Amino acid sequence: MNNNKNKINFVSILNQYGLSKTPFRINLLRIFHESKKSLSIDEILNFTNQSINKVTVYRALESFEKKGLIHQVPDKNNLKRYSLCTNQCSINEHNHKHGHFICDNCNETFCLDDIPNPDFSFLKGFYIKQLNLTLEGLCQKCNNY
Amino acid sequence: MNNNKNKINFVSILNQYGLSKTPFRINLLRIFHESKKSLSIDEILNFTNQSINKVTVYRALESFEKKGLIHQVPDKNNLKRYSLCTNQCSINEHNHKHGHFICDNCNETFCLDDIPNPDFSFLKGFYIKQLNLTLEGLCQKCNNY
DNA sequence: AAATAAACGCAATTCATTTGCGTTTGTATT
DNA sequence: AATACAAACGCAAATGAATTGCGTTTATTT
Repeated sequence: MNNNKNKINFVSILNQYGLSKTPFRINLLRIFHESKKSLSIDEILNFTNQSINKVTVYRALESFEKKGLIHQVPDKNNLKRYSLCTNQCSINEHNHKHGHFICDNCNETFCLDDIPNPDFSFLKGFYIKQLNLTLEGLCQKCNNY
Repeated sequence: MNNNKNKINFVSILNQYGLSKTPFRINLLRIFHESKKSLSIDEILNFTNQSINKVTVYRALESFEKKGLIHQVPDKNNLKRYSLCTNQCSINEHNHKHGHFICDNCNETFCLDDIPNPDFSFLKGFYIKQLNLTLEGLCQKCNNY
């Protein structure tokens, strides 16, 4: 396939965002890029083969978020859960029209990249910074069996 | 005004939903109807003049939710937060095309009752049970000052 | 290579939520 | 209206995610 095209230089991304390049943080960014979905702390710990402290994960996520590399998304069980920022988000402002589908059965989360933009013109006077859309139900796999 | 029209019989509502009619639970239902917005546990405790234990609030909310009278909504700080159900929700199935606007500044949550339904026909094979849409930004009040 | 700042691990703390249990109150039945 | 049973309640304790403090290690800057 197009392996060349998919090679992402995680170190340079961390550089761009002014984040330090420790082994774990490089790995964390890779995990986000490879999983293509939102991640909870425990999911991250499962994806890494490094022996890493939970507190370190919390702090890494916090600094990634502050620099605009990831953003928090709602989680069904009120856990911390993050997604890669798709658009250019800055330290000062996150800007998302983000969608996720969560399967009630297998708990898998699917990113909906191109959700049709609903019309919110009726919200006069409101300033909309971020849109989070979460669908719940059954994914293709769990719906068919 | 139309005070007669607005008189709601909270006791009979609790009856309909098979919930017991203790002084606090009647009051809790009144608070939801009067506030017209989502409520956290602490907000509920502030609204009641009864001396009521926090655990009691948790358990009342739990049973209200199970019977389909209220539903949980996302909260910015990952606290438990509930709204009255608008549609007919049953014990077995909550059915919401629900929208909420959370203000980044004052943390107020606004229920968006009639959001235009986006087209998710591109999700072939997925069964959509619930749609949760959360907008973040600035509410009218905080946007104007 | 040395100096400084940031990241890390560990232990302890905080805080929302849950659970256990004895007591009180609401509900159904006679 | 009195009794019997189930549900709600209050209190104390337990749980579990997230946060904080601090000494040590690693990355960054000079």
